[in-house]
Amino acid sequence: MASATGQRPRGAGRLQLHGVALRLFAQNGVEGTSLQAIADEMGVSKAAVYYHYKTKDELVLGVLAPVVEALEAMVARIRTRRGRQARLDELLTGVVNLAVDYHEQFAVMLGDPAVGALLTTHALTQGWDELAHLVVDPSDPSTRIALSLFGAGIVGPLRDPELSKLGPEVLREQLTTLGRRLLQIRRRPTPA
Amino acid sequence: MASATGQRPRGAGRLQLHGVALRLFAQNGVEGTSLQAIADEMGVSKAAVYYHYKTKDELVLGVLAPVVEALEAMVARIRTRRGRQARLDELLTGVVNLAVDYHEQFAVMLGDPAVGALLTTHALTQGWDELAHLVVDPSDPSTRIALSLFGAGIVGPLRDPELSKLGPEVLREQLTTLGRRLLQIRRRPTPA
DNA sequence: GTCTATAGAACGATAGAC
DNA sequence: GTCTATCGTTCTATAGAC
Repeated sequence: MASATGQRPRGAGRLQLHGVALRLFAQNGVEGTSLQAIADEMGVSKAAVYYHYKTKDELVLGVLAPVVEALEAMVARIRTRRGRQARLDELLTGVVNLAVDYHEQFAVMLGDPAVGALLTTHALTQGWDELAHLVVDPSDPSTRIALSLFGAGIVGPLRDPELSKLGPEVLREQLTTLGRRLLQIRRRPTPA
Repeated sequence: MASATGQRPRGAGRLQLHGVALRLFAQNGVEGTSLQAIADEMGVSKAAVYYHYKTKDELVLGVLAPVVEALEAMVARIRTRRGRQARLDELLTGVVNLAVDYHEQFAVMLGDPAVGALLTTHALTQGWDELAHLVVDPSDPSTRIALSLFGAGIVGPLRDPELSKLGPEVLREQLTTLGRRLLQIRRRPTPA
């Protein structure tokens, strides 16, 4: 694990690569997944994987790029909101939608220690603490704890195979309800 | 990663070993922590570590043994309770206490994919699904989702350095409150 | 875009001296 | 209980042919 410039791949087989790599990363962790294992799963050689990405770090960032971009877009959307309650509501629905739509990427990004080390230089990591202070009252540890609990816990039900069988619509609704209950948000504010 | 018989170490330096290994496991993951790194951190050689444990797998299980035993004791305690509500309440307070008292072990055990692979043979893993059906109504996905969310999320605030500064008593109380809110438990039932 | 072959480093684990 | 030295394997990554 060294540097990572975020260069994007050029081929079309990159979609299959992203899919296979993401599945293995989510299952065995980033450090527990060798490029050899990815290549074997794809039925190609290790060198073929290196054609798409120069290093393993860049592969990881490439796989996670969609959710990172979506997360940045969400943060930007929150900044346009005025008032903590409106921001908190936007954060809640945004996180739920992201977690449901990208639940494997989400789990790898939040849960894998190797990814944390990779993203320390990334702008997103610095913006996270700032976001927390933007959304909840710093002198209110209770809400901060609730938010932290929700953010870390949301991947739990999505990982459970029996629960994820309920489908994205049900999970979206249930997680939103649980989030509102946890953060004590009564209703959605008037949009924009 | 192969077999693991759970042999306990014989020395006194094992406490320091457990401490150092646990800290590195929590920080960089199990697969991201080499025995060389542990040895360096302790100021000894790699072979000195192998004196305490024959394999890395056994070291991991040795480090996690206290929380695994505490978890098994908690499960046994839940079985003695009658009625879902009483069991759910026992589970809530038990998990909160375990997570606060063993928060690093808890995070490693639940979050690290390598540990999951190690514990598949363990009796605890099989008992978990049974426990879920014992505590919540199988036809009530909402509570199951809430429980899964809480179990996965509880390590979030405990990992946050700014939140863990609040101290174990505050965290215990806050997490219990949030758990009751999430699971909609009104009050503690009469004990035993 | 994929292959074979391989370099170079790090890993888990062992042997044997002290 | 700790050391040095080493074995065999696996890993990331590269070179060069097709």
